[in-house]
Amino acid sequence: MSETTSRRARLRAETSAEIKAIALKLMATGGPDAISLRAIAREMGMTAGAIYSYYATRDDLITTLIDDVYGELVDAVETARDAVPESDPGGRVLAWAETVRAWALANPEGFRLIYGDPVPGYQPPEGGPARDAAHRACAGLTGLVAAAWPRAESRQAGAYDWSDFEDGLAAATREQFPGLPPAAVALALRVWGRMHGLIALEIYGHLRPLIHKTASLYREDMLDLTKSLGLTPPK
Amino acid sequence: MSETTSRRARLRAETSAEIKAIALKLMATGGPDAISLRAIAREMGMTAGAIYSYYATRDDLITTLIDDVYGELVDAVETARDAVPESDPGGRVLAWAETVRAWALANPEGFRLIYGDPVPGYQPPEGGPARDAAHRACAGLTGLVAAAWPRAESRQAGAYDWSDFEDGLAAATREQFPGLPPAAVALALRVWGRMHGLIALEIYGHLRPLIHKTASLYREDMLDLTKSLGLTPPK
DNA sequence: TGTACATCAGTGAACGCGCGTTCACTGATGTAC
DNA sequence: TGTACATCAGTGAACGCGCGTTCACTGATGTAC
Repeated sequence: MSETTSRRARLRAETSAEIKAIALKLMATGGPDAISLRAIAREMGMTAGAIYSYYATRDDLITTLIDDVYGELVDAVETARDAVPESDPGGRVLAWAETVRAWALANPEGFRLIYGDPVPGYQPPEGGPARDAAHRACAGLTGLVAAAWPRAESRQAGAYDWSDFEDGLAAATREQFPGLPPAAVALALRVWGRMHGLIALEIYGHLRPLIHKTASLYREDMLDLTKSLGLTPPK
Repeated sequence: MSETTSRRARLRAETSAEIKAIALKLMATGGPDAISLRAIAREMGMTAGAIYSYYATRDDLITTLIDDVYGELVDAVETARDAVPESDPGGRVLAWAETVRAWALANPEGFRLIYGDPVPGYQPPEGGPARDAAHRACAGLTGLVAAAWPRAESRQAGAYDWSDFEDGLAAATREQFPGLPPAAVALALRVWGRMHGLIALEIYGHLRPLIHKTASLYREDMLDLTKSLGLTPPK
């Protein structure tokens, strides 16, 4: 055993990462169905059975893949948001929204993996894969709404109680944003849906056959969103 | 040959319909991957090869299926819309929106078939399947926007030209709604995205793990939508 | 430094599976005279 | 009404495919003395 990790452990980690990388590459070229242990092994010059040294099962690999990809997406949007000063909450919403779309267009298969049909035959683990990433995304959106809250409240007509939300989410939100009412989380979820809709239609090919300027279409809707959150257009 | 159709032709049509019905049933129980010619044949007590008397290929069957399902969805929303008088444009928007959601919840596999990943290995025909249904949906949404147009215009900031849209769509729209500017069609597509987002998240299991009251969440967003179209809440 | 043993990543062959598609055929249903 | 032929839905067996997973094994890499 050398300093931090043994040579064996390092090689092991490298191979494990390579398996994921190749799985993503295969998915990018051939769609989600192209993720098969045999195809990955073929691409790596290995035997299919060898993958079982790294992942117990195909579904395990896919769960790990979803975790990773979802994590990358959330990393990207958080970074983009943090590049805009807190004094510009509308700009932060826009940065988040535009980064989701840019990421989705750059990684359409990743988007499908996270938000679309699971890979054929894939059985997700209890509680769904990528719970952490989903919570981070939700927390991020809640933060965006929280920054607009005094003004945005008028948009959230419904009555909500903390018990309307999943326990973990409610607890985390109350700790992270003390004083924020549950209705703000509901609004955050609505914001999520609004960001998601046009992107999903575009990625799945329903928009482009109808309109060419999908980028400005989305941007307008997001500008409208910031307006309805009571945030003045930024920059 | 009897009156309208021969006995053979009638049986043929019935079997053809039964194939589709069973395909939908299989999809409803086992997910989109469950649609296989062999499974359908098994369920019907037939041989897999027999299906080739009705559909040239598996992809042909699936394209027909998508056409049918999409058509049913559009029928449903048009009917719901027409049940609300034209004097209540906000009510018509709401009826449309709520019916899309209700249909999606009742036919989640149908929703996935239309809007989600294609069935594994499925190669859609040129121009995509269900072009007619998509155009009908788009026309319906444009009608909803047209009814709100004088007031809704303020929401549509972007500049659009008819050439920004697919030729067929532009022509059909200009004929059906003379005088309506292209920006209204862009707004209609944004409305589509807004209706789609929360439903897609819910159907694909991203919302329910976070919030229980998905129905009111959606309703609030749609009420907000009618408001932003300049339509007063109806009923 | 050198030897004896343990670890364990990867092999290669095999398993059973369900799939789409083809094809020569059978036999009931329809048509023409 | 009865006979001869045409149609054609459905059979059943076969094809080749890629898949996930298992398993006894080999051989290089690492560890202990």
